[in-house]
Amino acid sequence: MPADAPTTPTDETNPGSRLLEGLTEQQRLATRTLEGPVLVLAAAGSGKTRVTTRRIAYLIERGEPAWSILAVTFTNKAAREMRERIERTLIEAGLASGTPRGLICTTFHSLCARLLRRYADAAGLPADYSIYDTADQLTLVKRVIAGLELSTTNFPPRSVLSSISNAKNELIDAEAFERQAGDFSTRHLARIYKGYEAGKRQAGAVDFDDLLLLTARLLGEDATVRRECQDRWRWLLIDEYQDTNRAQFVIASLLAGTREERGRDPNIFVVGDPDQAIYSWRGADITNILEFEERFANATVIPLGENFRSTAPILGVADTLIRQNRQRKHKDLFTSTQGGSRVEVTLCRDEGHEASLVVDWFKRFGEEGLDGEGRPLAWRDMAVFYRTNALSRAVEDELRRSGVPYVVVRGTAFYQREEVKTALAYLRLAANQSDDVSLTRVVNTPTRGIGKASLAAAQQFASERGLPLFEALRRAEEIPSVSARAANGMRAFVAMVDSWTGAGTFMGTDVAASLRDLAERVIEESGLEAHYRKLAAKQAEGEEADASRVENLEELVSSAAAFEEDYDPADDPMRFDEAMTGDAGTAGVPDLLGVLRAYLESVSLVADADLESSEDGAVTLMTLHAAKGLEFAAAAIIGLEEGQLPHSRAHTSEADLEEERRLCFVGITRAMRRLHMTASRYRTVRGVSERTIPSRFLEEIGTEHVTLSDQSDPFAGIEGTGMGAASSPRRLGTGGPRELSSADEVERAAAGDKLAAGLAAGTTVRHPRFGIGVIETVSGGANARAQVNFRGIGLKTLVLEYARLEPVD
DNA sequence: GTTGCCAAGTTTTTT
DNA sequence: ACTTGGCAAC
Repeated sequence: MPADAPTTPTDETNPGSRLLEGLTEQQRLATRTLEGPVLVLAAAGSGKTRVTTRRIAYLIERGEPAWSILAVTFTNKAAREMRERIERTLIEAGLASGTPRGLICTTFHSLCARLLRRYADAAGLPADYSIYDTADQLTLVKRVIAGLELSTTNFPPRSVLSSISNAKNELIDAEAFERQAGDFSTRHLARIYKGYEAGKRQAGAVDFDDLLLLTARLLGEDATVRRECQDRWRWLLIDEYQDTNRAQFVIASLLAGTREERGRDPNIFVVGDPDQAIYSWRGADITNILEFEERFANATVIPLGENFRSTAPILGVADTLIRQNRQRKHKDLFTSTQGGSRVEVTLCRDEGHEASLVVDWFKRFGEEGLDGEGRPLAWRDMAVFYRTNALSRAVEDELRRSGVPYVVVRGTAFYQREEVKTALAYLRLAANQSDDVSLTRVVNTPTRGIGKASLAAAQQFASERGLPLFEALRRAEEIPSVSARAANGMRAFVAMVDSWTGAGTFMGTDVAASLRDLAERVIEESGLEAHYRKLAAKQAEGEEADASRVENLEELVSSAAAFEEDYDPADDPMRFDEAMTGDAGTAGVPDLLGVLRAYLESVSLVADADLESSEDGAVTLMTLHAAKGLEFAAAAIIGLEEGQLPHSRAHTSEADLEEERRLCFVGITRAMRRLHMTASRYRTVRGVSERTIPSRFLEEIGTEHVTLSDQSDPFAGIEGTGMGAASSPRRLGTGGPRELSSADEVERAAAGDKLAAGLAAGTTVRHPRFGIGVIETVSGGANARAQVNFRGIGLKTLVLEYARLEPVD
């Protein structure tokens, strides 16, 4: 600690702290206003993470114990980013050599998972509860719908789940839902909701939304628990506050406490930017920002407006775009930096062209650096953003071809692989034998003679007696309609799982010695590995061997082993007493069950596989949602097309459209020095190449800071309307495509002629849908058409501009 | 009970 | 395109 640092926590000025150096007046205010509720309205790039991390360091510098600080974010990436920044700040300030023990910096979901684990009794949960992911939820809800003899046509499982999820985000449980259910369909929904809840309870499982709902309920109803949490956490910080939903707001409120409970105004510090609210589809509620001042009296509101991240042109583009949002409190984005390259907008032919263009752009920076500085830019300083994960494909291919290292941030992909999920289901069953969903998944994978019929009998046997399915299998002989063969299979299965876990005791000589050992035994003794190996070998006879599944299983073992390596139960900041007294407790002897639970929790909640990285890192590919909170020297946003960004699913309301615009805004403001936005004239979606029209956002960014380049081959068609103009008349808000289509008519006529010239009568052509045909007649001009006689289909008249006929020999 | 084939639905974004 | 589910054949 610096010698001149005052140590009294009540000293508000602390003029000597190095932690306040290099901050603007407003940033300094946000950093050192420690007491009472604080709401920071931080524009993009205004240093909000900087302020948050300095604030935490400042608290620590002033002698506040690390365990009394709770920092909550919305996504795992944000949490990790903040942990790293805190660590760096503390080290730089000479306050710590790492993340101080007991400091919690995590996501809402993860925090709740830990709280529910700690207070499982009070929450009415088993300590070994499982967390169901979307696929598990789907399985269960389907089972419930079938059990209620309802049809999945009237009640599509996905939309049922989304109704349930929405309800939970509003803290409406099954009973409350039923009470307010009016019409026929909603009453049935309520029944499904109840059945779904019962299924989870029976399995000792919770879903993602339960983590929040149950925690909110726990804190609200159990005064002892609430008291304990409030006593421990005196300093509450919430990042990305604009993305919190109702449940999260309630949790934050309860953790903060009231003035009556605390005897003073709670120290709750929230940072948010309404312009970056992009999670309304998950129930995020912007009114949480507005309500902050109501809920917390005497709140200090601090605006952070100045942008320190991006060059003036990038900021200009961002500002011009976001001004189109009507439901917005106006706010000026400004920077005091001068100069900077214009934002590049390029129209490409197709996704392959787009990808190579972007990769070439990166390679130039990799060689020459930015703006001809000569100092090469590291790969890690470059990123590609896109609206949907599917768009990464072409860019990945191109990067691989060019030998440019890259990482795709694709949340859960690895853990959602079939083989990985199955292996994890085995592990979950080992951790929690009541987990019927996991059991059902693995009991006959690979096949061991326990088919649908036998399983149904066991199911019945179990539910008659209120037993977990696993117990029914254990008593296979007692189940009347189960064949000897199936009973054998069941017994062997139970014996196998028992041998891993010492029949659930995790004691005894046969029990797996470590998590790694357990994982290895699971994939081997279950026959999973052999199963996929055989499958791969079989395929190899044909053409391509798919060894990746076996590799994935091996990778899972490595991931488990790596987790185990790092795991230190004493690090668990949820161990209140140890955290608060500094007593390491039972450190060093993590029992297998403890590691296993922690591991399973981490794979359900922290699903981003964090691979990487070579010397100067790798180019990062991610969705716009994932990009929030990050920054890169050079960034490309691809797929700026109607239907993609804004996404077609978000076309319905003005509010949705504005969220898409904010999403685009988030992407733009990630770029520090160079920004490239691309649209592709054709894009292959689900196997078929489709015409696109450039995103309205490309018009809305204006022309002042932009260099527009149309590299789409006029031969492949010109600015057209296709689906766009027809399906969205006058396009919401800003009118038609002006800049891009001013020369439209002339160009269209010329291009039509050109298209027609290439396709004389008698030419054989291929059409993506109709196949091979011969041209009979052709016309030119703006709406050039051709009559084509297709094999087996007959005569069709096609508009050349859209038809994409390819001449063939 | 198991395997293999065809039809259908799926895809926004994250925990 | 790509996976999942249902159904018929083995």
